[in-house]
Amino acid sequence: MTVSDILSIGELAGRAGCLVETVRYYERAGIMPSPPRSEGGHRQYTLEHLKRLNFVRRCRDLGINLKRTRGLLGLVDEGGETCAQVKGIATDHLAEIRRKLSDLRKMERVMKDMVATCDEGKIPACPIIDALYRA
Amino acid sequence: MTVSDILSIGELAGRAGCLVETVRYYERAGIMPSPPRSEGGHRQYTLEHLKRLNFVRRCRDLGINLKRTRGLLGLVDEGGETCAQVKGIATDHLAEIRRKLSDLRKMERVMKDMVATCDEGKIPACPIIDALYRA
DNA sequence: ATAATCCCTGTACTAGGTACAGGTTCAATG
DNA sequence: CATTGAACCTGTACCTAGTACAGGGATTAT
Repeated sequence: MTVSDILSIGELAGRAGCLVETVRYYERAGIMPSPPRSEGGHRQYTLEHLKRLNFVRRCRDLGINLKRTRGLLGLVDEGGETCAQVKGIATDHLAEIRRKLSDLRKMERVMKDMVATCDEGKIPACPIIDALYRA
Repeated sequence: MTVSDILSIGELAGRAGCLVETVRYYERAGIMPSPPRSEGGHRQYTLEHLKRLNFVRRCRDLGINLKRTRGLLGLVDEGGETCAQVKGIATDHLAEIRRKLSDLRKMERVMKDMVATCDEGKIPACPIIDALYRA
């Protein structure tokens, strides 16, 4: 950033806490727009781009995948009264989170039991291996 | 399986509940051994292979990645009194599961709040987009 | 003997990036 | 104004854990 609010890709990435390569990847993936270029071909971003990139990263932190994020951005881009649609996407995502939570809780129980059963090699057969290796 | 207990790759995969391609992938990935071949070049498996494949699949179901599974198999292959090591790997994995659980619980809370705040388009600005799109 | 099914290798593809190589441009210093 | 070093460019390969072909050979059942 020299004079106005033009950001280089490095500054943009730095402010959003990701790598430069990731920003270029998002552009290829159609999730960030192709920004205008300088005479020499360098990408020129604005604070609007930063907002969008932050949005993408925040979605990512919440485990929303790129396809779904693209869906949300599509709604943002169009503007208008699509709040119900946004809520729909968020609700779907919440259901997915809950499915994953339930799976992980089951796994936790199994692993916990296995670890508890194992008494560290005083018996020849390892109960963990045993539990998993049954034909 | 014709006469003895030789299994074709299709039978092996079928019994373990995975695809033939996945078995070949495990071989390339060094997690399943290269079995003997028939004169015509077809892979010939035994029930020992099936046990191992089931082990790999069960690890997978528990979210243990291939690298860690390879680690466990290494201990199995060597045999001996490595129960403490197995317990170590399992304990590490349990810690990882718990980290993921905690992250997911946080996400659940955020998504739940967002969905609850959204009242389906009666106000112009969508609170979900808003929550994520702040610069 | 022949047809249907299975198996073989090799390659390309998926998601969500990361990591270069080899070359150009920008900004700051002398 | 020239130079230097950092940052940028494109293009490609790599990662995990598989999946999905294509084109051709093997096996099995009838």
